[in-house]
Amino acid sequence: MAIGGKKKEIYLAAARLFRDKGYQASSMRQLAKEVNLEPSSLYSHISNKQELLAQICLGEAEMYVNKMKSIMSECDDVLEILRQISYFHVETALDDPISATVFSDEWKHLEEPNLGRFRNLRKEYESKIRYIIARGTEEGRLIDTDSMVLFQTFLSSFKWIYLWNKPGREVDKEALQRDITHVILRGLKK
Amino acid sequence: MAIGGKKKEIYLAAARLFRDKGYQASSMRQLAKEVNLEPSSLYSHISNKQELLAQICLGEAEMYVNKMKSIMSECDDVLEILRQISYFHVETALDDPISATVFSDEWKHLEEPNLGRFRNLRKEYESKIRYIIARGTEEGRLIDTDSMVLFQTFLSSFKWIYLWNKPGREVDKEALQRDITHVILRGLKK
DNA sequence: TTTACGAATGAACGTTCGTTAGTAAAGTTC
DNA sequence: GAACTTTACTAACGAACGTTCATTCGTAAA
Repeated sequence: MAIGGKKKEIYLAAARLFRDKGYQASSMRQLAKEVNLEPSSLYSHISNKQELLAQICLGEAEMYVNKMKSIMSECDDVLEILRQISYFHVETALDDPISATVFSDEWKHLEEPNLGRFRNLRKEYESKIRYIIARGTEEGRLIDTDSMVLFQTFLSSFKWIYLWNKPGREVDKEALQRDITHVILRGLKK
Repeated sequence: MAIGGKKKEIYLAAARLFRDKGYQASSMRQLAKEVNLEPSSLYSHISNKQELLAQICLGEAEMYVNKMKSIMSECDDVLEILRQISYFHVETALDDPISATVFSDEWKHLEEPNLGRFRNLRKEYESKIRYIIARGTEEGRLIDTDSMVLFQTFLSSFKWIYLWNKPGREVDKEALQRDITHVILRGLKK
C-alpha cells in the first residue's frame, strides 16, 4: 500500500523550501527536483503553489487556536495559562521548526481568501491572549504596564527559537521550556 | 546642490516595496512606477536590484554596530548598557520602521559577498551583547539562566515594534522606551 | 485479455522577470 | 555656444516562472 506518501512528501519539501528561500523564490521546478518528479507531475497531487502555502500556514494557525481553546477551557489561573502557552510555543518551535518558520514569516504571501482566513485565525488567537493579560493586570497578578507592550513582548519572545534551532544542535526541550518561561514571566509578574 | 535626490527617492521606495511585498516579489517595474520612471531608467541611478537590498541591510547593520561601540565605550555598567541598547532599538524601530523591517526580514535574500558582510556585522553586534550578558551574570547583576536564552529573549523582544507601528498610530516614544525596557530588564535582572 | 485509473511525462503556453543597448534631451562647464 | 555628463526614454533580450495539455506508463480489477 503506502498510499499518499508522495503528497505528504511534497508538502514537507515545500515547507522546507519556503523556509529556506522564501515563498516567492521557491520554484515549482526546484520543488519537483526535491521529490524526484517532473514539474508537471506535481499537479497530479496538488492543485497549485498557493495551496501548498495555505495548507501550511492555515494548518499551523488552526493548531494554535485549538490549543488556546483547550488551555483556556481547562484552566482558570492567569499565570498558569501563560505558562502553558509558553511551553506550547517552545514545543512547536522545536518539534516542527520548518512549519513554524513558514507560518511566522511567509504568511504575507497568502492570497485571498486564504489571507483573510489566516488573519481571522491569528486575530482569534491573539485576542484570547490579550484578554488573559488584561485580566492578569486587573487581578493584580501582572505588572501594571501598557497591556499592548506586555502582550507583544510576551509573544515575540518565542520568535527566535525556530530560527536558532539548527539541525545539528542538541536541545533539552524541558530545560528550554523552563528557562524561557521563567525569563518571560519574571518580566510580566507583579 | 541637492544632488542625488532621485537616487534617495529610489532607495526609499525600494525599502518600502521590499517591506510590503518582500524582496523577491518586488519588481523593478513596480519600483519604477513608484518613482515615476520607466524601468530601464532606474539603471541610470543604481546598478542593480541586489545593490538596493545590500545598501539597506548593510547600512542598517553598520548603524547598529557603531551604536554598540559607542555605548560600550561610554559606559561600563551592564544594566545601563542593556538599557541604552533597549532604548536604541525602540528608537530605530519607531523612527525608521521601513529599514528596520527590511533589515530584519529580507537579509536572507542577500547574495555573496553582501551576505557574508552582513553576517559578519551581525555577528560582531551580537557577540558584544552576548559578552555583556555573560558579564552581567558573572557579576551577579543578571539571573543565572542559560545565557543563550537571556540573549535571544532580550533581542527578540524588539521584533514586534516595527511591524506594529502602523502609519496612522500615535506613539509616545519615551513611554514605549520606558515600558519595554522595564519589562525586559525585569525578566533579566537578579 | 481487456478495461480502468491514478501517476508521471515532455512539450509548450503566455507572462513576467532583471537587465542591456542605443539614443535623444537636458543640464553643466569651459 | 561647443564639449561633456547626467538623466531619461523606447525597444528588446534571454531566462525563468506557474501552469496546462495530450499522452504514456504501471498496476490491478474484471
